[in-house]
This record gives sequence, C-alpha cells and structure tokens, in this order.
Amino acid sequence: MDNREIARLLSETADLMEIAGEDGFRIRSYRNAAAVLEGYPEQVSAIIKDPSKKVTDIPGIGKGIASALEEIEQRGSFERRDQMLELYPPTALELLKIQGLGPKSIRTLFEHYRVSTIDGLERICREHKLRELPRMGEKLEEKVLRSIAQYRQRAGRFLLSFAYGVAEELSAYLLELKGVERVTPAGSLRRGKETVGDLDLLATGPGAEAAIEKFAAHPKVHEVLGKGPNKASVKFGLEGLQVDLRALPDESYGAALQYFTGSKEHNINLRSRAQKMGLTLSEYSLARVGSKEVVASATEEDIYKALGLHWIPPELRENQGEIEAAERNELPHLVDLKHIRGDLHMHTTESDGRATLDEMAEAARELGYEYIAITDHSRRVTVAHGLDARRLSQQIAETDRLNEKLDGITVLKGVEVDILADGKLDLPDTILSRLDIVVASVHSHFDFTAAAQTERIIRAMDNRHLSILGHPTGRLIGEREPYALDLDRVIAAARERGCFLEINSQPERLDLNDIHVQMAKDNGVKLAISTDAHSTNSLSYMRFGIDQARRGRLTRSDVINTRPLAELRKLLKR
DNA sequence: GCCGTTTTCGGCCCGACTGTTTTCAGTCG
Repeated sequence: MDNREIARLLSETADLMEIAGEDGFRIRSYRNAAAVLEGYPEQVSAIIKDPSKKVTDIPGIGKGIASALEEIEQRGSFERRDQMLELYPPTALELLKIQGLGPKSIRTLFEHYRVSTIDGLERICREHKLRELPRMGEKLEEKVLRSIAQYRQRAGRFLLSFAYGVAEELSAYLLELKGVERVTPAGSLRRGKETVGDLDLLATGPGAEAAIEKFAAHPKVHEVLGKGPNKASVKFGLEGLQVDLRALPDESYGAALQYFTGSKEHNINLRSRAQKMGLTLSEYSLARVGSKEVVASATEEDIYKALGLHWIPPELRENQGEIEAAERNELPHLVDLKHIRGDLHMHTTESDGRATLDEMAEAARELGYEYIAITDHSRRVTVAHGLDARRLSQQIAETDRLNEKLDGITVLKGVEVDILADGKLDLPDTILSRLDIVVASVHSHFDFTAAAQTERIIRAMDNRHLSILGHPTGRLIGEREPYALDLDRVIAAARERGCFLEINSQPERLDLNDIHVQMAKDNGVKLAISTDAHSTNSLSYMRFGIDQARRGRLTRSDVINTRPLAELRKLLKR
C-alpha cells in the first residue's frame, strides 16, 4: 500500500474516533501522522522492509502508529480501525461531508435513529425528526437538506490532482513492460478540468496488448468492469476511480488521442465539419467517405491540419468557439508552466506551513524560480498562528538576512492578510507599507449577502497596499460552495485600482475558475498563478493553476508571475 | 498518541459564530 492510501486509512480512523468521542489529542496524532505521510518522500512500505531504517524516525510517527503501519503493511488494516468499524459503519464518514453536521451530531443521530447514510439522514430531515434531537432544530434541518443536495451533485467526481497521481502511477507501472512505448492520459484530465469523472489512458507499442493484462492485474485494481484484447476498464484504489486503458496501433494514435480527449461537444462539431468536407472522423482515423482512404491518423496535428485547422490545445476543446478561432489562426498562445518565474503565495512554519523560510526558498530555487513571496497568515487567523505586526517585522528582518546569503533567487517580503468583516485589513498600513507584496483573502463570514460580500472585498481593495486578492471566491471543491459575490464588480474594481486576482493552485480551491479567469482577462485584469503552498512538496501544485489558466485562455502576458523580477516589482507598485 | 524533557508525565495553536438554549455545545476555520 502506498503512503497516500495509508494516510487515508489513518485519517478515516481519526474521523471515526472523533464520532466515537475519543480523546482529541490522540485523534490529532492520527491526523498529523496522515498529513506527514501524504507528503513524505519515501514509501513507508520500503522503510518497513529495510532493517536499517525505522518508521519512528519520521516526525509524528511514534511507537503506537508505527505498529499500526506494520499491521497495515501486513493485512491492509489495523486493530483500532477494525474496532471503530464495528462501532460505526464506514458510511458514517460520508456524513462528515455534510455541512452543519460534525462528529457529535453524527453520533447522536446514530444513537437515536441508527442513521448512518446520506439517504437515511435525508429521510430523518424530511420527516422533521432531526429537530427532535437535543440542540438541533428547524434551521439545521434546512441547512442539512441543502447540503445533501450539493453533496449529491458533486458525488463521483475526483480532484484533478488525484487523477494526475493515478495517471502517473499507472503510466510508470505500464511502461515497465518492454514493448509499451507510450502511455498517455486523455479525457478531462488532459483537458485540465478541475475534477474528472474517470480516467482514460491510451497505450501504444508492440506490447500494448500485454499492457491490458498487466493493467487488470495491478494490485490496486479491486474490480475489473470489463476486459478484452484491446481495452480494459477497472475500479482503481480505495477511492474507486474508474480507469479505462486502451491499446492502440501506432498509426491510429493521433485519431484515438483526439477522440478520447473530447470534449464530446468539441468532437461532434469537428465530425460535422469533416462531413462537410467529404470526410469521416472516428477514433481510428480521418478518412474519405466512400473510398475509405485514410487522410490522417498518426498525430493530432495531422488530423486538425487535414480539417483546415491549427492544432487546438486540449484545454480549449469545449466547443466554445475554439474551432472557429483555429480556422482563423486566432488561437491564443497559452501560458505554460515553463513561463512561470516565481510563486507569490506560500506559508512557512511561522504560521501554518510545514517548512521553514529557508527550506521554502531552497525548494523554490531547485524548481528554477527567480523569486518567491513568503505570505504567512495574519493574526486574525488564530488557528494558523497568524502573525501580528511585531512577528511580521521580525520575519522581514529575517528575509533580508536570507536574501543576502541566497544565490539565484530573491525572496519577496509579503503576507496573506485577512480581510476583516468590515473590509479593513487585519494589519496596520505601517507594516503593510514595508512589504513587497500583500495578498489579501477572506477566511470568515462566508455567509454575507452578495452585496455585502462585494462591498467588503472592494473596500479591502481600496487599501493601496493590497496587491493580489487571494482565492477570490473561497470555494473548496467538493466541500464548500463559493461565497455569494458579484464578481463583475470585483473585477471592475480591481481594474480601476490596479489590483491583481489570484488563481490559487491548491487542487481543492482552483479559484478563480476557468470562466472567471476569462472574465478577468476580457476586462483587462491580470492574474497571479500561485500555489498557496504549505510545504515544499505543494510548490508543485503550480501545474494545476496553469491548467485552470489555460482553460481560461490566459497567455503569458496575462500572468504577472511570468515577468522578470524587475518588471514584477513595477507592476506591484500602486 | 506524539513529543520532549528538569526522563516518565504534562502539554498539545483556539477564537468566533450559530442555533440552540437560558448559559453553552457544536461547528468551523
């Protein structure tokens, strides 16, 4: 079992322990261990097998969890988890996803009504029986019903980052076979959608058919939905992501890649275009109607070219005018990961990050960045141990010292300052004025009306120290809806004031989304693509922000952190 | 359950808000 799956077992157990009402600190230990393992560079299973190493050397892993890890390695579970699952069915964990319900309420619900499923919960609410429980009432019933509806809408979708991880793991696994030359993800993953329903992989080479067998035999495949000589479809991992693998001859690789990348609407449009030209487009080839002579099939470029089009980047294939733009050679030159010169939003151990200032700077230097900005939380976010003016002032001094000894990268002084309920910023101007960059974000009062929330944010932007509005809609994919906001007004206000908007690359945030990104661009507002990293590992989230930016049609010049440092500094002055 | 130590037990980021209550538990971040 890999670290990610182990982390999942630990954090699920922690959730169940919370429902069972166990000691909070013990629960925190399990959560902490899960978080550490998720980002740990070395596989736990390898450490266990290596007699010269100890899992207890991993910070956050002591004797207790070490023995749980050994048990997991041997039999895929551990005693405490089994005990918990005897008390509460695993479906109870799903209830934690419903806003307004926490572990205590779930326990009460289970004790009174034996309810542990979403369907059961919905019935209890509809029958007005939730309000009969202690400390619950009518408003909670309504809130829960709303939340259940939202939960159902998003069920069955997986975060882009998760699908990327599975695609990489399976590609590496299949490429071990001699004769497998290429394994390429298609579908919504290739289009960079923020969530994907299933994963499509294409394999080519003389050994591609053997890859189908190897694929179905992967240790993490727990159900084979179908398998033939050229295609297999499976449920993968504990999470049950559906993965389809297709073996293809080299000569039809381009046609297949085009076909399976979609979107469906893009392909329909493309096929009707082919028809008008006396051609027919399928997953095997672009061919002449009648003679069946193949016109193009080996590469996507050949196919688009034969249809009189420039090649269209996958992120644009949504039938939103991209085919017409390709015909007129008016496709935007999309921003690319390699254009990014720095990262403008990240945290350190001073607030809720896991790495120190020095470690973050070093990791960024290894990524080849020219600059980064350190933006720890401000004091209002007490849970994150936010900085007050005094501590921020110390960090400024420390950053100055670091810059003197650092070679090849510049660390910009910054903060992620909280936008308070009234639109004021959480730190005085006297300290903000000493910074290179101020990211300002909303972390509270998500329930304001759209008018009030919009006013609040625009008032924050009135502060001339504000450089970038962080994660502007506050959504968490699969967990929390964006707050009500008049984004048109926010964008207009940003343009008038010379503020920038953020694309937050955290896989569950990714806001602004593609539509909003394009709105900003169309209204002349530039964006920053930032990772909001809380560890050195998560600096790599940049790719997800880039995907979102590309879907929003951004070019290099639309993105401020593609600029050299001197230019960026000029842009940051208001 | 982990960590760190004045080495064997005490501390572990906690404040704001909400809906339910009559004084606060539970949720959220």
